[in-house]
Amino acid sequence: MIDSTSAERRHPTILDVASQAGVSKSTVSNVVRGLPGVSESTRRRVRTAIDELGYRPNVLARQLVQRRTSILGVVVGDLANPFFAEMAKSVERHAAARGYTAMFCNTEGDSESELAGVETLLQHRVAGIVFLAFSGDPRTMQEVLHHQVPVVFVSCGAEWGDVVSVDDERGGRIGTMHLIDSGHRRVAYLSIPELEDESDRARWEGYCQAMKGAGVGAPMRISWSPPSDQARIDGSERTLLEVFAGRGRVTAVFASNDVAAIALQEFADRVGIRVPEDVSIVGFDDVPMAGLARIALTTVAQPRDELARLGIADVADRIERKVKGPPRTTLVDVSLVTRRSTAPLQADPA
Amino acid sequence: MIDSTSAERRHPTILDVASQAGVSKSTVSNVVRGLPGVSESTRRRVRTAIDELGYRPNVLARQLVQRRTSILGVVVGDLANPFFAEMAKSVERHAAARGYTAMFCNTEGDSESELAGVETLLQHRVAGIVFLAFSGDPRTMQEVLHHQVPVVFVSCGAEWGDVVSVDDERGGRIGTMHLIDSGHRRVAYLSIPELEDESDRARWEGYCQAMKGAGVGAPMRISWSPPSDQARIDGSERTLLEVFAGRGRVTAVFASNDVAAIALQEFADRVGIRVPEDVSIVGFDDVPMAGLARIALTTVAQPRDELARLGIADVADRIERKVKGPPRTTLVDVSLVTRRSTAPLQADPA
DNA sequence: CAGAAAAGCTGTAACGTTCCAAACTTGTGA
DNA sequence: TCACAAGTTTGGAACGTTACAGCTTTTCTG
Repeated sequence: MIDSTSAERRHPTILDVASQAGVSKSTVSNVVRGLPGVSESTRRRVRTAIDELGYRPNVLARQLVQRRTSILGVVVGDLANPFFAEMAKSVERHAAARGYTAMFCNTEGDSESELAGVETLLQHRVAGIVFLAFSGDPRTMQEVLHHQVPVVFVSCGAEWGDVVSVDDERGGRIGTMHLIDSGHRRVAYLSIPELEDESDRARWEGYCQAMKGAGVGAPMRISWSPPSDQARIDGSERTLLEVFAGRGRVTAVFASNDVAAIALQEFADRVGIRVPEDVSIVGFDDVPMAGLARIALTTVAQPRDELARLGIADVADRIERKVKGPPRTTLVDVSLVTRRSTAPLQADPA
Repeated sequence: MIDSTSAERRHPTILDVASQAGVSKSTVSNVVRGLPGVSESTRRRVRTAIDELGYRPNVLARQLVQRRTSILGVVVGDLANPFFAEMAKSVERHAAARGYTAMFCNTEGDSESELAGVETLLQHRVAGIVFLAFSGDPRTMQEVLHHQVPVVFVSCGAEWGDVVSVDDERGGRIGTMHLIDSGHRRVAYLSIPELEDESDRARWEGYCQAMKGAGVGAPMRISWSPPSDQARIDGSERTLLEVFAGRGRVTAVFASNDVAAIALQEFADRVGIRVPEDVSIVGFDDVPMAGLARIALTTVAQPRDELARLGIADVADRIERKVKGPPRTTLVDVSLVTRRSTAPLQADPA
């Protein structure tokens, strides 16, 4: 099937097409790019030559001479996390719709990977960078600013670039308020260390406001890396157990993302703590899984596709110079989706 | 923060570094690439010039002259599907470890998107392509073969490229056998139309073999696109209801992937069919979600990271000419993970 | 029908690298 | 002191495009 006789055959170039069609390479270039000012007959001749030779323009050469690519760098915290996976998919789709190709790099929440990834993106001269997660590392900022590449932070924040995000603070507030309104007083905040960023900070802020505003107990923060292997209860889980089953136990948790919330629910299931009877859980993101009847997680929903669309639009506008000036912030609305992981406080905890 | 006075400043090139360091561009190039034959003093001088100017090599130019990139194209069926998300993450990591950058394109199981995506990848002159899903469209084959770009199909099959996969047929067999051994006779096969490919076909084949070998009922195939909005029961679901609740109802299902299996479980939960009492379900992939206590899906596990590693190794070896010759197939082992979604047949169905 | 304007086409100079043969340095042994 | 080798350094030619000024040819205008 593979033509091994011409195994070393090279890609036809614009020059091959030109000589085949009997025109200059400039004309071929004009035809390929669909520019006006080429007669219909020439256009046809070039087109057939292109088909006959199987010519395909070399984007590299084009981008070299134009000094800009049509690649968007996308920095993702964890591609396997359902929230990021959904975002990545939307981002890819919207980017393609506007003529850009996405180049992802996965950071695992690690500054070093992030830096290396951004470095790679910059070496590829990406036209812009979309951060779906950002560690806050100033070295990354340094790199990006020095290269003057348009940047947008989608659902994660930084002061030195455009931001498209939900109002995380409000999200934190309404999620927490839902619990307080249900009678809960001991409400903890849960986050995953790897995913703590500016968004997380704002959600914590909203949580604190709600707690303070309602005059209930002091804010309490839990940082927990859910084990990927759910086999055994380790040290960190012993602490968790104390939090939910010990004296003055917490009766509700506001998690800064659904993955943390679901991991906590899983932990509760395993150790025999009932949700929502013993503990109510609110998540953040509304990942598809949260809607399953068996998970039924109450959560603060982010309009993912809208975020992706706006983020791409923003960075594309910057790239295409349709927008100039200082960093802009675009906020979109969050909404609370109530499901069965939350319930009114049953009995007054000790 | 952004230095607007020099907003139009261009990236320093190798020539800028050369003149700053007082050497020729060739020498700078040699230093950058870490080639031997440059004296230590010159090397140092060039290094400081690089740092002072913030020089970063232009990968585009390098790749143009070398006539090869270090980008791997990755064709994904659905980035939001947990199986693909996990695979994408692993693929990205292993690619990075071998010095390649991944460029993803999402096909949604649609031939046209796939073709367009592959076209984009080829225009970017990717060094190789990793298919994590393949529609089987011959036009895609045509394109890729004509470009003579190394190709590997990971966990999806085609005869015209290297394949790294689990033994899907065996997977289909052991998954189905588990149900038959539990006493089930009416076992259906479930798949999602968008994800039907060569792997799916092999799993179906394994399912059929198991059914035939055990001399139980005729194979039965269900193709179902789970609705993304789980609000209401539509026409296709009425049919499903008949299958699981009607006369001669099916008591067990082997799903060709976990997403389908979990969607079916969700459907069962909603309409009041009990799992596993009324219907046993076996999935395929062992996505992380399947291990949650609330989902507890019995499934045929694929060693995802191993598949990704071998796939990248394979395509890299082809690119680097360490391996030549006709397409190779590498198979890795599957294993059955039994959880609570399957149980012995309760009562003999009518 | 001359002259001007429009339309169609082309040649040359970039873009920022790598590759490679040739040209410099030094050092060494006769 | 010279030939030769080894170690450094260099200039020029690619790579495959686009941008653009300029050159033809055709079409219009009065």
